Amino acid sequence: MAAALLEGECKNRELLLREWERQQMELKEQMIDHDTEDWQSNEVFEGLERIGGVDLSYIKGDEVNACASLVVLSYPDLKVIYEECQMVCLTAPYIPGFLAFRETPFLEEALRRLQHKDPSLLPQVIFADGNGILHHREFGVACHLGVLTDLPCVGVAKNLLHVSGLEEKDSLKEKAKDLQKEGNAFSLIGSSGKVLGMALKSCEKSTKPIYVSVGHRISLDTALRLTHSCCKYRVPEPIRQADIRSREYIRKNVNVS
DNA sequence: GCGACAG
DNA sequence: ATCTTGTCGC
Repeated sequence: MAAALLEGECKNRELLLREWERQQMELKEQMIDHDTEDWQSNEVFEGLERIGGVDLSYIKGDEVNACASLVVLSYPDLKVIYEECQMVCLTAPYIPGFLAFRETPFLEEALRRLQHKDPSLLPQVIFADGNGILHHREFGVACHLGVLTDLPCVGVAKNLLHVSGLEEKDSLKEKAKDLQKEGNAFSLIGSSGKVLGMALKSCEKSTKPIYVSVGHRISLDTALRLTHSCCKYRVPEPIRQADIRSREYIRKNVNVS
């Protein structure tokens, strides 16, 4: 009896993952992996004025509540010109390869709220905390959010997601040691030989690289240059500010219980 | 078979 | 992701 229930649970989970994979492949048809905006083609991103950053912060041992944040920074100043934090109820667990199903709904909602409140503040490109095509099926959270909003989107992960076909972890660690100067980077190549992303030494101080990949409506080259130009510290400022603000929001509004 | 695995 | 202060170093 219990065994049958467990078996059923596993089967349901398996079916859910297959369904999620199907959705990823379907949305992927709309993904654009090259530059589509005028500001992307010039060396200093002339015409780019607003960059968005999104993030979710979690609560220790709370599987339901979290805080979703959206910030918009001016460019090239990188000053916060819009900020919103919103408590949300999580519906999906974290499963590597399916992060978008856990976070994207709330990020999309935040962008739609901004669109409604003040369209003139909508970002021209979004930085997402996680990967773009550096992903098992080449459709990570940055692609997912990009396609749903149809905004240019860059994926930046602080840790490497192990995708089959990628080089061994040790080999990549060796290459990371060779990154001498900020801006130095090396390609992350998938099994097909395709470049899925870049490991970037984002600022002079950092030892550990960040992993940049295409989300939507941007080329890898542009994504890398833009990411580098947004780094005062290791993590690009839009993501860093979203992270700081959502964590602070939780600290002030949840911990007081 | 076991371990690894964005947030 | 989160639990966590100080501390060693440029």
